[in-house]
Amino acid sequence: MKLEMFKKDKQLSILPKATLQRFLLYQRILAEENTEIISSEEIGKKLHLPSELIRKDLSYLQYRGRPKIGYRVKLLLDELNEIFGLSQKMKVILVGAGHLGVSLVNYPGFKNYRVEIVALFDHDPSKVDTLVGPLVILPLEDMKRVISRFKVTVGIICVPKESAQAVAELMIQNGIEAIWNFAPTTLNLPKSIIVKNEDVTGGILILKHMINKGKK
Amino acid sequence: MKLEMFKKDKQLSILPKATLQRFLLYQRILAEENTEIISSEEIGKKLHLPSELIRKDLSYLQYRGRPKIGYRVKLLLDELNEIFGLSQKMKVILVGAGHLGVSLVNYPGFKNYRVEIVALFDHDPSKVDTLVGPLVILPLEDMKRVISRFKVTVGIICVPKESAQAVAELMIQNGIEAIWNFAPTTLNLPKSIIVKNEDVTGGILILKHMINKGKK
DNA sequence: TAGATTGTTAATCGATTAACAATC
DNA sequence: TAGATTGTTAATCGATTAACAATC
Repeated sequence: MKLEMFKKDKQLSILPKATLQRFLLYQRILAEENTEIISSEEIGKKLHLPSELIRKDLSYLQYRGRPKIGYRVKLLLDELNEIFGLSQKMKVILVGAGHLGVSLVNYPGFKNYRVEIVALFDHDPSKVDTLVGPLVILPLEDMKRVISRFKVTVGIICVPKESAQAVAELMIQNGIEAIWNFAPTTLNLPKSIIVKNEDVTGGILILKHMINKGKK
Repeated sequence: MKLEMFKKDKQLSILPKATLQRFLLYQRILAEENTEIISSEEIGKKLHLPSELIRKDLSYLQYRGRPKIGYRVKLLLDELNEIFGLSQKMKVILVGAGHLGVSLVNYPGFKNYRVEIVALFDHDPSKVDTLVGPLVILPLEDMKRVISRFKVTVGIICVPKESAQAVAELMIQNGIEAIWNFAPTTLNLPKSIIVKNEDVTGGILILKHMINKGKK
């Protein structure tokens, strides 16, 4: 009896990383779906994934599909949205007003994700006080004030790799608890800090490798 | 005898995906390393990975380290560079002159990767003929000419998801063989085309999930 | 009822970790 | 030689695929 409860508990809390990653894909296509019902076969077709895998993944959710019918798009989407915290607003700051930083500030999709970039910082005095979309670029000295004023918990790093570590440390000093890091470097931070690294440019090397391998 | 040869063959050709992904990280830190010798322990420290995993990964390479000594940085790096095709030039085109596209055009790291963006295209007539870094934005009609003129085999897609499929098809019609796709959508293309999807913005949802899970 | 689809359990495959032999 | 480090094989862990039962 005790053992079974433990097992159930475990099943609820353990979500395979690969599954979570695919949940992003499911969320994406379900958000665009305009039928009421969808089958695992249809989802698989859209994403080039086997339907068995879709069903296995979806079995980690509480909502169950109905045999012979399929899954109700809305209920599936609601639960995925909940997993990704789409019902809670999240305020973030961004450091580094280069092209990548600016492209993120202007990215319209964050609104749907309920992510709001409340301030944009840059080290370069010539950029400070200029406008990027709706934001004025601020100097790093203002970070502490902004973080406590807006209760920001997440920081985005879009600076060159040389300054990424220092920026991360500054963020943490000022109360940031999670970092979305676009600098191509491994940050050395306390284990309590959540870090998600986004390696944007390295992918072209994987592509180069795939091309060469294919040609052999 | 035959079986063993087959086995060896297999070992040479099969590189686990996870290992290839980490090879990117090894390449990155080795390129910045200025000592002559490095140990698996040191590599592991820099990347927060166990040294056993590093050694296992490196055992897929031809070059062997020396017990009690370590690995010669230069020889390791040479072989990783070879795997990622860093000795061959690759010409690519990019479609979509929004902020992300521009940030890629201006990214200085591609030079080291021996990747050259030879042309930048955009659908918007008001952008055509304007300058982005060293490039003039071209209309899509020029794509065919540019691809055959420069012998381009790779295309980068930085357009909104609505037009990504059409742009991909146009690229393929004009001779492109591999696509680096930054649009958050799954492209439907012939199996012969190599596609690498780069999901830049979805990562914030994974971060949101990690934050919520941690708080529970 | 028969057929279609979900959902679960078992089997397989792939990746990581552990143990330890090889060797400089 | 002793100690440190690589490299390989076996064990474990995690993810995917296969088989099939459940059910609408």
